[in-house]
Amino acid sequence: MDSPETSKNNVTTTASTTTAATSSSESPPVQESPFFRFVNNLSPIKSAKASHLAQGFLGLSSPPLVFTSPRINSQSEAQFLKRPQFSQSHCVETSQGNNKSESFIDDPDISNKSASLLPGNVITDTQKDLVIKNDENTQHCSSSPRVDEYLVDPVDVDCMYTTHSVNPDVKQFNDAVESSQEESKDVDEPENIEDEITDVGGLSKECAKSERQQCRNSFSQDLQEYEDCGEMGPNSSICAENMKQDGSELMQACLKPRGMRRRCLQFEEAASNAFGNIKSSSLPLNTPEESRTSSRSSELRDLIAYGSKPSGIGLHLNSIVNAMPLAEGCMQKMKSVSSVSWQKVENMNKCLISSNMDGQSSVGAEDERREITATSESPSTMDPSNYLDHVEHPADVHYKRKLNPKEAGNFEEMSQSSPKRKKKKISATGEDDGCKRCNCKKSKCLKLYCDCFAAGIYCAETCSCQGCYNRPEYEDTVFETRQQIESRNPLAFAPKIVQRATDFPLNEMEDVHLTTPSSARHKRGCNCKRSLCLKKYCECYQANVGCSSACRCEGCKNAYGKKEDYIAIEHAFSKERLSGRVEKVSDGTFHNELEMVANNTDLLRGDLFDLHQLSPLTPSLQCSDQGKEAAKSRVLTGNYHPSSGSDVTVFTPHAKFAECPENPERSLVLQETNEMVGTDSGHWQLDSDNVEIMDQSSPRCTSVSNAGRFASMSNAPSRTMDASIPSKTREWTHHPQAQQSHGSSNILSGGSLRWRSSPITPMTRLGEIKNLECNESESRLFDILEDETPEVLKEASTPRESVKASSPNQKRVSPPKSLARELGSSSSVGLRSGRKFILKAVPSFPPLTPCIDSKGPSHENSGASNSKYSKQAPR
DNA sequence: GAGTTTGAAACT
DNA sequence: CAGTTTCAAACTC
Repeated sequence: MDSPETSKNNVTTTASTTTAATSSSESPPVQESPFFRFVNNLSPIKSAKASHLAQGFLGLSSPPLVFTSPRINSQSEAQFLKRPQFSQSHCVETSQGNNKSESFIDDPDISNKSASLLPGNVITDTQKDLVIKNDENTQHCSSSPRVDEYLVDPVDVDCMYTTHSVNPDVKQFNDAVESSQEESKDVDEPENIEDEITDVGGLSKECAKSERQQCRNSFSQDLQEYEDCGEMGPNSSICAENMKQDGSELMQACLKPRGMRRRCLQFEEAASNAFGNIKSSSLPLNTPEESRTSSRSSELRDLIAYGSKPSGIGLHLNSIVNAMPLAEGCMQKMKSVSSVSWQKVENMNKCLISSNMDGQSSVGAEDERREITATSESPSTMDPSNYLDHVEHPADVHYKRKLNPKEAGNFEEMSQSSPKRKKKKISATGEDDGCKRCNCKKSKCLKLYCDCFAAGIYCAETCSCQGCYNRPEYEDTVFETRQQIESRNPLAFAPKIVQRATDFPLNEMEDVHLTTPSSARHKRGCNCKRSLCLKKYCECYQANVGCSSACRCEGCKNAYGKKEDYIAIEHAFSKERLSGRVEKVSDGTFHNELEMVANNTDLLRGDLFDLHQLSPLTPSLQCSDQGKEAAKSRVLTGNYHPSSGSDVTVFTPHAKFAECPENPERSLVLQETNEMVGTDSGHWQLDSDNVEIMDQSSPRCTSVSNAGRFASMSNAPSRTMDASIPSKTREWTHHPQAQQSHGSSNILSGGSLRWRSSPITPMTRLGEIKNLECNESESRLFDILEDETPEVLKEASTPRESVKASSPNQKRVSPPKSLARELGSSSSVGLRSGRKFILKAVPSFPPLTPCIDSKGPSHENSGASNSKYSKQAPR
């Protein structure tokens, strides 16, 4: 901190002088750096920004320092974790060191502020600079209307998150351009700024496109990754430029620090991202920085491992519900994703996380698709325009929010005062592209009343909440609150909709009734009395799932499945199962039974894929029947098309989860991460939970599931997660890791395979999925059972399966092994049965990628839901 | 946009 | 565990 001040002084004194000179004085190397050259070459617009940047720099040492010290990252990372949402605004400016000096003079106060804001961590000059810049940016924004400027479209914010992953560069450029133009005005005219911003943004966009594209081309995928981590981070811009020229560690460092995404209550994501980035970057920064990171970083990790995830990802209805519609998009995404690196996947996940709430960002979904595909191919391909549109400036929001917590009231006022932004893209439904918005007034967004909070995400600018504490600034408060709520109800943040193992084999389903309720069900069920489960008042209906026996609704007419029908089907199905070996299995979870059935029916082998494929479809089908979503889901499923097409449609309910909502990408991604992992992980969780914790109903499950999700998300990430994941997650990770790795591999696997595998995967665990993919032959199952599951899983799995993950209360009925033996074609089968069971559950197409993943949450939930099932399931 | 309805969440 | 209150979304006008 000290250094920054000094630097500020220097800067201020030298402000008149060229930045280069100042920088040189402080850090000669910087001047020489290619970065400066690049900056110099930049368009005139830069200058304006530069001035702007200068403000940011005021406190900071010369920009060149930044280049010099890679360490910055560490701190930035730490901050990062805590404050996912930094504004990206001034980053560009900072990158343009030349101009900066000039601007510094403008706001010495700001610099001071920024300095004050800086975390207590001691930072090298360069680091300080970076950090300070970031902070300054944020502060500036908060203090001034600038934030608005950066906010192109509140709605887009979500998209931006997604987009960020793809091309942060664009944002940066845009921001820079905008900032340059607007800088002079920003402070004085906050209100006007917004309007201007939009206009300016458009202009700047056009102007900057060429440059952006160029820059883009230069940027490596790494940048993208970084972007993912820090959508906002002003650093991002800097980093981007730096990356271009130097591609040096600095870039990486800068990138890392980027703030977490706005909404990442699920710190996991942010953390995962950060970690993932670190890995990907392979920069040395990672470990040391992490170690350095303040207690907060550790806290964040804890959060990540712990509660954040559980609550976060796909658990919530929001994500689930929304995810449904865009199955197609998800599919495509999945495909694209397959090609895309895991990092991209993570990005998507991040996006999803943010979008979980809504899952509706249809536009965003498409954009994301494009982005993904484009990114997979090459970042350069991306259209800057898209970026611009999507790119948000979370920083803006955060800036505002970064204001003192005490200022929450003000904060509220601000948020309210600027309804324009929020309203700009807010849909009538209150959902942005993909992200939900809340309108909390009394809960401070710290209760489950708040959709954002319930979804494990931070409130966004688009939210109309008052006195919101669900913001990165109040991370601690949020975390504490979450813990409290979880202490009351460990599953409070668990996905409300669980994909119960109930996925009935198609055959059986057919036998019973096409109307069979999808496997996906609301964990707690609804309690509707007047809405007849035909309105969104009904959580089941809202989630596009049918009512189940868990529901206490009156006069249920849920279009997605009536409670009565569900019960009837369930009953019939259970009978069939019971007739078979299933009874022996007493383990009990519905899943097990189903699996058992499947095994008996030979579905697993011959039709295994089909089943898997179908299974995912099946859930959606119901929906499809009644709703649009179902249709979409079908589309997705169509790819897989299991043996029985018709049936598929029937069963689809899961698809909803797995499927992407309108914003499939985000939601999907999230879901994928969650669910992919989740579905798999969900089962995993169950297994893992059972393994590690038989008892737990507790939060651990959620955390575990989450962790699993992450791991599954990406191969590399999985590793990162392991390392990065806090203790809690780690516990669970042990088992999952292998799985995770598998899962990731699956995801990465070729698109075609993926799809297939994906369907399988859902059923099976990630590892299993791999096997399946590798071995398409019937033997796959066996292989999977044996090969896939890590020993731990195998052992654990059998018992686990017996135990219902979701239901803490539930106890092991019997060891699965015995059952498996009985079942079986072979003893292996017995084990398999458990696994097989998993396979069934998998139905969602986890491999497919994000979309499929959506199911994951259901799976996770499944644990909880399982309990219900167990109750319901006749045995 | 304001007011009402609805049901989940929180509280007792 | 049940009843009541609080809350915010969904819905209606």
